[in-house]
Amino acid sequence: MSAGAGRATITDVALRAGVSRTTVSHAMNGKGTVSPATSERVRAVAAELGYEPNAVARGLRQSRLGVIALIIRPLDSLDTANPEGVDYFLRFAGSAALSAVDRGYGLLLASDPTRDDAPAPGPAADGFIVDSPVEDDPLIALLRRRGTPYVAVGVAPDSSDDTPAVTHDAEADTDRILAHLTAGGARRIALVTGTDRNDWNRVAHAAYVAWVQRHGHLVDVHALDESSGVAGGRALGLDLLSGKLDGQSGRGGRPDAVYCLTGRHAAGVADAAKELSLRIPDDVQVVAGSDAVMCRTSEPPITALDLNPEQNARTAVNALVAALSGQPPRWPLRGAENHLIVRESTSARR
Amino acid sequence: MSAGAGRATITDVALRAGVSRTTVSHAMNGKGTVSPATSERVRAVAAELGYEPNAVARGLRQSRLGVIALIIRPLDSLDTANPEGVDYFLRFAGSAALSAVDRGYGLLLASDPTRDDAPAPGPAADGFIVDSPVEDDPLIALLRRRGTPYVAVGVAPDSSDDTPAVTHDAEADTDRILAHLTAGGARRIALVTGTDRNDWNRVAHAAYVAWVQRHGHLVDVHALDESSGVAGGRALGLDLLSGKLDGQSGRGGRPDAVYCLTGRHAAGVADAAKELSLRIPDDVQVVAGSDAVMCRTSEPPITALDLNPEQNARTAVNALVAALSGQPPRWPLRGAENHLIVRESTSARR
DNA sequence: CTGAAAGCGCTTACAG
DNA sequence: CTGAAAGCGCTTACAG
Repeated sequence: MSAGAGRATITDVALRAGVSRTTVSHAMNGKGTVSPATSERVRAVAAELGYEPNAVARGLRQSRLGVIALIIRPLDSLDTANPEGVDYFLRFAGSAALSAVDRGYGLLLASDPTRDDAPAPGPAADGFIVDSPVEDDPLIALLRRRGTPYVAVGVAPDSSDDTPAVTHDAEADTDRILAHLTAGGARRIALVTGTDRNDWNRVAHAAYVAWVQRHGHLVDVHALDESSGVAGGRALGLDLLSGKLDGQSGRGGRPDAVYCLTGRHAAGVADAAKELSLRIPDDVQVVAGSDAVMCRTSEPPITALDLNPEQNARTAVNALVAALSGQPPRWPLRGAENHLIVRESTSARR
Repeated sequence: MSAGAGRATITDVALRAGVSRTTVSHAMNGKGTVSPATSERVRAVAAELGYEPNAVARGLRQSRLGVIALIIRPLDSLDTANPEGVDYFLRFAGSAALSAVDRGYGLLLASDPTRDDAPAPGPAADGFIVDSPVEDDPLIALLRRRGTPYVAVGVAPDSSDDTPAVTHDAEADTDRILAHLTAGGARRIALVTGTDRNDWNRVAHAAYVAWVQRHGHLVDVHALDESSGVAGGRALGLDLLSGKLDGQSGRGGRPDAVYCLTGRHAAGVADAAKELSLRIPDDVQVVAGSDAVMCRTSEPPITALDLNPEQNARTAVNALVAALSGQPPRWPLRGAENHLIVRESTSARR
């Protein structure tokens, strides 16, 4: 009989149906030419045995597993205890999973295969989506070297033209936010970036400096570890808003607006403001460069940029599937238009 | 030289290093006995060629892919347009992914492989987590038949004792919520369930009926398609709260509290109440059996049960990994203790 | 210490 | 219409 132990294999079916494995394969997949009678018998036996083709074996043979791997870079630098703060990640992953399933793929959430030097096999996947790659990302390098199809998400618009990526215009986003704060009366805006060496941090920083200098304001930038979260934002906020810290300009005083790239930092800064009895937004405006649940539940709710993870995930999956089918789109792809969700932590009317 | 086209294989390394593939395998994996000199040479060549073992081939050979598949049943009956409402799914998937990665696995989000009758290969995975299986779930049946390790999440406590599952006590949850509403003054509580034939809907329904009858209240149950979301909740709420609908008891009037199993239905019912100029919670209390972003952002915020998807996901992943290692825990496992997040939509003090 | 050989479960030219 | 054979890239007894 069949192997007894595990799942039925194609050999089990062939033996039981009295045909070759070739014929079973043909009958099951509708390939080649099999007489109707044989085909029906084979399928009946397969059903009886509960035969299901082994996806791994098929994957090895056809080099098509039906799997898209998703690597979320910021995850490597986030404490994972508080999912409230990893809003973006969850929304992106969820949407990507749904899109992938729609297109006949599964979505594999995996860790950075280049992280430890041990030559462990990378995740088994037909293609990769790398969200927010870091500068000179080793994984991207690996993928290019291997010739594995991939799509990067969140690369700045100044990256090379032919790179497979879904981009967004971090410069325009920064300008929009600074203009919004200024419209609300801000004259001294502090920027709190993360420390990851990704394009988001870099481009936002550069755009901020350019804008602030263009408008004759003070440059006041602080880099804060992404993983420090709300607590880190609060600690920095206490120093920043009590005037202890000077901007890079060397002049004292406190900012009347704080723009944090992450929602968790923004929530922490807002906490600090309240502890210092500063009114939001009257005394200090607070805005986040990426929306998170904490922004919505903070008191008052914090104005934030909606990065549209759902739409970007869909775009990335569809583009990757197209590339996998030999029909890559014209790179780079434009991501969703980010829009500012104006809440009570800023003064300007929407 | 190497294959030229794609990735370097073990054969490429063997050829270049002048040894057998066996020796390459041994050297790379630290198995067998290889002289230090040979080992070093092999590893050097491997590095030079950028060799990485093919995970699929290894998976086929060792029947260990390093992948855990996650099937979220409710996804099959949700419209996916509004991720605000699929909070639970995202939180569960995110946490499961992180736990899996911690344990050296990737997490594969896949669709129900038993959905279409075509004998497509199921997702390639070492084990499965099935969240909220439905009654007589065909996937569970398939997994049992195949002998594939799996863990079900969200099965009611009355399922057979040895079933691999992370359970939660939906009956106790229901009792707690009904007691909370009663403490807030409710005398006629309507229940809005989903229509999926899962244990959550079934057990909550049964527990509600038992509790209400025990306390001499009216039975007032409505089954509403999970996918109808907020709009469905609103439509039902308008009928329910305007007194158009009678409970199963046949008596008229309107409920003074509505317990919806899903957060989206609850948000819809709250909308309906406001449209009817009913005050929440004074005229009608609203509570959700599963927390969602919409519960937090609704006005007023809606009291809801926190189903602890993060912790349940961790528990499920750890149990599955243990089972995969041949050390299954004692089933069923007790899931997280759910607790009620009391917000302004109910009257009782927390 | 090293390697030839078998085999994991499939698919696919190719020959009959 | 059917099947024998090769091969996808690995690992693992086993023999030398």
